[in-house]
Amino acid sequence: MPARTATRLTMAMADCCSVLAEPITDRHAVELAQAFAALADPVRLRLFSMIASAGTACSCNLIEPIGKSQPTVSHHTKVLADAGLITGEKVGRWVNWTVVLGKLDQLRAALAP
Amino acid sequence: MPARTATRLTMAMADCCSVLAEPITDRHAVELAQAFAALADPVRLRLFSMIASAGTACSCNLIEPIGKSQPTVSHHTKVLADAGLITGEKVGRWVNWTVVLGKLDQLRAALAP
DNA sequence: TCGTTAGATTGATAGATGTCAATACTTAGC
DNA sequence: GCTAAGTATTGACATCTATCAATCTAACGA
Repeated sequence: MPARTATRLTMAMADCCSVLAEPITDRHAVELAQAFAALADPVRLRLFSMIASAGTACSCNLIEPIGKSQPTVSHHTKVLADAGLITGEKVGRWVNWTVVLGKLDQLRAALAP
Repeated sequence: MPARTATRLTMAMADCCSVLAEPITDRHAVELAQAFAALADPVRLRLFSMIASAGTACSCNLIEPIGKSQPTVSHHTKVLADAGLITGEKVGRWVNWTVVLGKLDQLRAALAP
């Protein structure tokens, strides 16, 4: 579902590696900031961590432990997905969320010395 | 100047490593989110990148290339410093900013598989 | 087909945030 | 002490965001 956005960010971000090496471009800064913004919320970080450690998870299993309303969880999964950090596969009535490891690699690379 | 804040966050964050391994605690999520929030702005990312690649930089050398007002730059350096990502040493009339590599290590570790 | 369930969308609201002008603070040099 | 220069702080404003109630959509089961 967030395939286009994730792909676009992925390709655009591939033109650089570490933020520490040289001053990043304005475009790169905007893209990286969007990715970090997705991780800049405690609820999203917990959702992300729950999905990652579970390997896969549907939204219905996240609502109760996260302690937020269903629309709020849906909003946060959308933000994470738009940032390319998770991807959702709809199977039947529910959505299986999984983390996108490649995106994490990019973020780690951006912070690498 | 931001020594207390940085140290507190550093110690509290040391009680965990990767977000992917197991569901993170609420406290850990709040701390990590604060750190990522500091990187979730294009202007701050560019400031951070400029300081890092220069090794050290004073605010006076950041204002013109970043294209923002002096109070805005001061605000952003404060946010980065409060997050423990940079540290400032006042020498004479100006402040020398440098990146805190240990903080970056923590963030990379949090995103490590 | 109908009721149920999982998820998304919309609308509204309170709070956070980025920005700048104006001002205050601090230090160096005279 | 006075003035100038580098930073920090305050106040104001516009924008963004997290949240929930209500509603809508889609898919399964009886």
